[in-house]
Amino acid sequence: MSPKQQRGQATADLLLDAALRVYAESGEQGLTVGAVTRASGVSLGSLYHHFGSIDGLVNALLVRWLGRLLEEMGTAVSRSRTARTGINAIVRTYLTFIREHPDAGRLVHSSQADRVGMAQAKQLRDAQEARLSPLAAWITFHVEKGEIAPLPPELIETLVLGPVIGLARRWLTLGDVDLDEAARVLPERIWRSISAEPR
Amino acid sequence: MSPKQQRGQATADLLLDAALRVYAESGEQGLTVGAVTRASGVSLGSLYHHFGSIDGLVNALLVRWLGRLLEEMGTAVSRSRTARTGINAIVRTYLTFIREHPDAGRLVHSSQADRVGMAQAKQLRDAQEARLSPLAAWITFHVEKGEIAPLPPELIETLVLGPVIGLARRWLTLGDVDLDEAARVLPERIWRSISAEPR
DNA sequence: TGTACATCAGTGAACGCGCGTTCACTGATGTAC
DNA sequence: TGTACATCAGTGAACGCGCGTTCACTGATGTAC
Repeated sequence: MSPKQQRGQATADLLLDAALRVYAESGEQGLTVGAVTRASGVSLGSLYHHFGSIDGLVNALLVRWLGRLLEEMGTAVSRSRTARTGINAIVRTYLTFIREHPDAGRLVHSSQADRVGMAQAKQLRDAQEARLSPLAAWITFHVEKGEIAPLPPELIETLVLGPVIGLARRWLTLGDVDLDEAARVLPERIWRSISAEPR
Repeated sequence: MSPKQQRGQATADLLLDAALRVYAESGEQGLTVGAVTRASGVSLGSLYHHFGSIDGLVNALLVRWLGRLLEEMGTAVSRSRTARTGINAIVRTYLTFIREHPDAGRLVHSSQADRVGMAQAKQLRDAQEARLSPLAAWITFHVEKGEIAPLPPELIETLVLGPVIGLARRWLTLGDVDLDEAARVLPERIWRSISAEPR
């Protein structure tokens, strides 16, 4: 399904970019074939040639941006030596990404993401496996090293990403939070919640 | 718009209950006027008589369940004396609610919630004000008491609810977490993240 | 280098379906005197 | 208590619109010899 010619790739990109624009302007309700073809200038047939269906297009859009986010977080975490600085990197990278790509952030946090994620969970997970595992491996490593408390990995993941995602969603929808202050304060607070250090 | 007769209230309830059932079975995509009237046995005209539109019905459904959740959390927190036990109550109440009403949980966490929440944020906030304020007031109270760290209330809210919501979403969609273990472990870990106590 | 062919990319008219909503109407319930 | 009237509740046929998808076709690009 992925284009075999440069020309095809360019058209697919036009469609994906237009789809994000439409989503940003009209929400998930407005994300229709008509709106995307109008916004992209690409013909209806080309959309179907490249993505097979509107769900295929949305899915591809989601994979693209989720991939970029996870990739950035992976590289950020790989540069950190201690668990503590790793948490710092994760939080700041996530918040920076959301600030720079608010529309994509809304998309990734949206309903659409859950729907597609559930329907094609396996396929999506496989596609992201290579980018997800660095994070999971990083957690396990520092648990074994004794820096992070010996809790189930899912709980650690939730304790780290839960507040970050919650804050991002709030900033994206309500905008009543200060991202800079959050980036300064949150890492330390999150670190306290997963640290192996007794109190 | 709310029914003036018992008969009307009963019909409205039939529609709301059916809507949740339809949502549970077919997702937000399947939540159409046809599906709801079929599932409820109520006529199309009655749906419009009571809710004005399909969005009106979904909005009412959301307000109902969001209200119940916030109400339970409000009473739970009002029974606690220390900030620490309050956090414990919040976490356990939320997770118990999700376990007992998974379909409503999915709805409240869903896209629909965000969409309606954004579109009618003001109206919804006003409707929930009476139930939201106990929580906010409780936080402010314990910050001033010196138990909770002096952070912006939004950040504290995020640190507390972020992990809980994240865990709930994960249990609801993937089911690969142990709710009992989470209820045992999370409160203590969350408490560490917001406690005023130095390390 | 040139030609023939296969594959990939792009087009837009046409279709049918299911959606949300309207509306004129009947029936039930409550209220005034 | 009885009657007249107003309001509330319930009904379902009908409508039109916009949606996703199909399809027969043309044009562009790559490849084999």
